[in-house]
Amino acid sequence: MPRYHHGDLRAALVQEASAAVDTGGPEAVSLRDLAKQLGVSTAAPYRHFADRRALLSEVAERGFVQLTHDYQRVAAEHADPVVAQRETARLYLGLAFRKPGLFRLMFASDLLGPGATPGLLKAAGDSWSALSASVRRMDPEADPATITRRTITGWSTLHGFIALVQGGRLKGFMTEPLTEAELVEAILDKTLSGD
Amino acid sequence: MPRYHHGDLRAALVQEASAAVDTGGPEAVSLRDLAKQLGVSTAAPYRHFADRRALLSEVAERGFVQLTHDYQRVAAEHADPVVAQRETARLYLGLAFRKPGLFRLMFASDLLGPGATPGLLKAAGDSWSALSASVRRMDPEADPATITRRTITGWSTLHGFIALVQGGRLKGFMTEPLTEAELVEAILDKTLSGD
DNA sequence: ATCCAATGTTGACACAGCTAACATTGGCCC
DNA sequence: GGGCCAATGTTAGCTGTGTCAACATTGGAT
Repeated sequence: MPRYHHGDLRAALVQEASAAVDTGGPEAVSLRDLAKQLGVSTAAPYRHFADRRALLSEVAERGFVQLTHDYQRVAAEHADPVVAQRETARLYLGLAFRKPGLFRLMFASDLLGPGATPGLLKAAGDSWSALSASVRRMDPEADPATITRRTITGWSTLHGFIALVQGGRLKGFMTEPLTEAELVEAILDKTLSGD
Repeated sequence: MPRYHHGDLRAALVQEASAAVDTGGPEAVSLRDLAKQLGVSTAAPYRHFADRRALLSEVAERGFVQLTHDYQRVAAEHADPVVAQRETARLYLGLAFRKPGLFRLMFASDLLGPGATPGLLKAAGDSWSALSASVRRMDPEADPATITRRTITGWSTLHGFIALVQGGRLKGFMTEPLTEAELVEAILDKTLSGD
């Protein structure tokens, strides 16, 4: 008994798009496909999202909100700032390896570029703030520029490793005599080390 | 007096594609567009490249060949291994900031994934070898796994910084009191530091 | 009960990658 | 020199995708 009105097409679109991103990354999201899956016409999604980009932005935004939440949970769970920081880094790695599609959407798309959604900008900013707070906690007396610098350099190491792995640039290296686990620990060490 | 045969369509396609990549990144390359620009039918490019991916692979391959060449030039120009290494890192940054489109094609596309061109794989591998050699030069006695580990962690820092900048994730931070130049030096320090 | 704003549909346009079938041509071989 | 063939180019068309304008339906506020 198909109804004319879907009920909550908006939420359904976000959910399906999210699933598609998890499966095949941002490229795998086709508005026409989603519409077909949800038994709705190809133009229906445009009643809820200005364009494809807007839908993907919402998916990415949710990812950032979740990430921020997880950052804060980890911070609360660990009294030692250094341990907390290392776990925060592990969390980031976990997101990247467990949900590579979502990770790519969040960090390797042009969604944050010109024309970015306000909501996405805020969510990404909040995520940055939580990360930065974790770094500050290790040295509460440091001035803001130092905290920013340390956050960026550390984050760069972590993020670069992920980017290289996911770009297939490290194929053949993550094996004996250099195991993946060793490499991850080395990356964590460098992420947390120095300035 | 338009001739039926172009003369060297293959080379012309690579050249135009290269220009398009420099201007607007990989997404800006449309086979139909290139064909139109070169005054040739839309199907003509398929006589020289199996598909769009193959053309882009050739452009990327040339980028890697050039990069490897530049790595070797830098190595030859500097007697001090540490100085050479820092200049090598600067070279990588220079490529990323001077030719962001080409950089994205080389390092942030799926060209290296399944179905990669043999030529591209070789060129990318050679590039890695040159980078790795630069790292080894700083400590010739170190065992291979250590060299690989150091190359990966250092490269990760450098690469991640670029990825974050180009992803627009660092907007608003590269300004007073933390200037871009300071940040770059900090990244170079971390890239070259430790294990 | 009525009306309207929200929501959905139909039909279309533009553009992109790609392919099959056909056309032209330059260079090799006799 | 003349003929043949493989390389190279063209035409026409398919599929898939984002997007939009015009029209249809409906649920809920008045």
